[in-house]
Amino acid sequence: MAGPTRDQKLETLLSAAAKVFAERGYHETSMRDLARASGVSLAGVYYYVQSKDELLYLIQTRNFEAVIAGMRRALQGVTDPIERIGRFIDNHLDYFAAHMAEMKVLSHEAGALSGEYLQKVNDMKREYTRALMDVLADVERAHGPAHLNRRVAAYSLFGMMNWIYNWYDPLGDVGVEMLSQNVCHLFLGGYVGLPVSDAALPRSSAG
Amino acid sequence: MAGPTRDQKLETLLSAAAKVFAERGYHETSMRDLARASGVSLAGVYYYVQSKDELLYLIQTRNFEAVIAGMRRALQGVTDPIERIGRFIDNHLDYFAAHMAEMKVLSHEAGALSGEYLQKVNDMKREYTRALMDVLADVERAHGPAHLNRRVAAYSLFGMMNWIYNWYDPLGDVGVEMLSQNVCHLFLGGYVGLPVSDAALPRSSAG
DNA sequence: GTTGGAGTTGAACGATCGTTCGAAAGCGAG
DNA sequence: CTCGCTTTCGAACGATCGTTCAACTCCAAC
Repeated sequence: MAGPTRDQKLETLLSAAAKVFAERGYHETSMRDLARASGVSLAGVYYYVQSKDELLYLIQTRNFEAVIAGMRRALQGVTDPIERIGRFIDNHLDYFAAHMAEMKVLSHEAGALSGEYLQKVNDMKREYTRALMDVLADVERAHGPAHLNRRVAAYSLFGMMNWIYNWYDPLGDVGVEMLSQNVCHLFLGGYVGLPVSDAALPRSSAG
Repeated sequence: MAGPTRDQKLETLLSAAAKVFAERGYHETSMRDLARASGVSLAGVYYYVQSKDELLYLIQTRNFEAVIAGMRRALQGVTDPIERIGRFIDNHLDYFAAHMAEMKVLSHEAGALSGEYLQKVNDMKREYTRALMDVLADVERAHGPAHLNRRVAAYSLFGMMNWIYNWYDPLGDVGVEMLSQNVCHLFLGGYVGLPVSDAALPRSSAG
């Protein structure tokens, strides 16, 4: 029965920090709050992390990396553009709903970083946005040019999906599957001007 | 040539504060920053405002009141449910684009208030959300039940519209009219399963 | 039993925070 | 000029912030 490794303790710290950041906000949260929430002393936090900034940076990048990796996995081998969009949305909302605190910190605390940290996160953001725009381009190639500006459509979709930390409760009466299906319907119905049959919508075959 | 009245100076202070809050964030901004940005001394700020909290509260309520008032004006006399939605979206985005800093503070700094201030703002939020939900109910009465959860649809629309402070530049190549039309298309096409003719979309007849 | 590194801590550092207050400055009315 | 009221300010308050550091405990290795 070996005790928790260093990485595991860091993970625990990040998890606790994400929860507090999500509740009180990054700048409103003190390192003393984090120490209390994670069960170590104030100085102890600095054994696992170099600074408060790095703490936020680690939360953002680790989860963003997971979202991007899941997206690649979900899109792999899928050729139908409509279904690719569905998978993209599905992956995003599934991960968001399963990691509400972390994703709220990623979405809401975007401007709290600076310097190299900010640059790295912005690079990931650019990559992820590019991926969605590429899928949208695929759709237009297959179904003819949309009567919507592609960039507006992309950021509108991100708006729908990233805004949910303001209202959505994964444990409420709206399940994640319903949420995802609704967002798919809403976006696809508006972007490709056709009513989308329910059968065309993917449901997470790969958990 | 009477000097600026007290209310005008308060308005100037609120405007400067909104700009700084939007750039640096509420908690990241110090009262000394605000004093510098608005051209008065640190103590001078407190002649116009009781606290930093009240400053944020005033920015949020004054602009939210303007949005709600504009919405009532835009919906007045309009009976077609589809056009009512268009007017709702139009009003929201027009005001947002014209007051980016203030609306970013309203959207992004929602959790920074507490106590009575928070309650008042939340009341307005509930009122505004209810107004949208009512319009959506009208649409369903006229066009049959949507295949979307009404609450999900409403918050998705709010997500699209309120997320724009993360990417939209009113002076860029996407004009406010185009933005508003695109969001209308996107939402209406997805909510009522029909392609929406461009003619059905309202363009701010009442400036 | 002794050594040495990993893990943890209490106490303190200087800096900055929101807010207060007494005094001074500006200024129309008498 | 002088009074009274509004407006402005420098200076300071206590509190809290992120961070540091020397000292301590713990435990496997020798």
